[in-house]
Amino acid sequence: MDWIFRKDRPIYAQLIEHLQRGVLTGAYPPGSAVPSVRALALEAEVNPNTMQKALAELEAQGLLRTHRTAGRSVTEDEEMIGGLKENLASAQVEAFFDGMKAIGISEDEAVKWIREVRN
Amino acid sequence: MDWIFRKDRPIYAQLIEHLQRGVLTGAYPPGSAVPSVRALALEAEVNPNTMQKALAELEAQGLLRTHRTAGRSVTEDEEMIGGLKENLASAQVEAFFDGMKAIGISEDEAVKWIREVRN
DNA sequence: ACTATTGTACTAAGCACTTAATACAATAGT
DNA sequence: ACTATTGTATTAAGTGCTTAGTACAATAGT
Repeated sequence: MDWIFRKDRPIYAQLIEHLQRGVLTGAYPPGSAVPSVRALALEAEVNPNTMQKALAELEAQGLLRTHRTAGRSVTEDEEMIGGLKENLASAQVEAFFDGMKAIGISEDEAVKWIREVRN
Repeated sequence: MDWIFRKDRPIYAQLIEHLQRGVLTGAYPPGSAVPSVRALALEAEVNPNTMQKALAELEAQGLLRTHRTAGRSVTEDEEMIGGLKENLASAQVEAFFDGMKAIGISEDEAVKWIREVRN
């Protein structure tokens, strides 16, 4: 993986998405080990605490598990992964419709926009 | 209108959306006058500068025009309003697809999600 | 038992942004 | 010409968040 960050958004948030995507797409398979905080921090050229914050968040979401001194691993609960994925997707959809409403576009029209952009 | 703000987001941003929606939906018709900075600030119970910032942004977008000491008015250029609306809508759509990709969902699947939520 | 490696907690510095206070500039309207 | 009202500029205070530095705690592995 290549760790590239934009300046306009917090690093830890981008770390979360980066790792999240890794898990949700299967790049980090269920049950597989995750490098240590310091190792990841070194790799991403980021302060260990920043990486720690990202990992803690992923853990709170249930994607990762910690084994104290034996490092972290991806959860083996594939249903959880799938479930979280659905939650996040659902949130995305709602945010989209809300955003469209904020500029005076109804749901019906919003759906048309989706289609238009795809074509 | 009722001015209600959440704490988790900057007030000026919410002001922008509020007013933006007013214009884009036609509540503030093209060419119509807009209350003064201070009047709006008083109405929304907000510091004048905060309102000023929001109005300045809307002006930068082209939605509003300023007449120096004769207050502001909504632009008469309806094409501009429509154009801006399209730009914002387009941005919303892109943000949606990007967000979905970030959690490992392709465009095809994203479209399915749109349909599912609607049903 | 030791030790290196793991995750974690605490603190502080830096930073950017939001909001507010205040003063200024210009002019419509009388 | 005057004056109240308009938008604007400048400055500062507050605030929260991000990041970093440092020290601590626990244990797997030898």
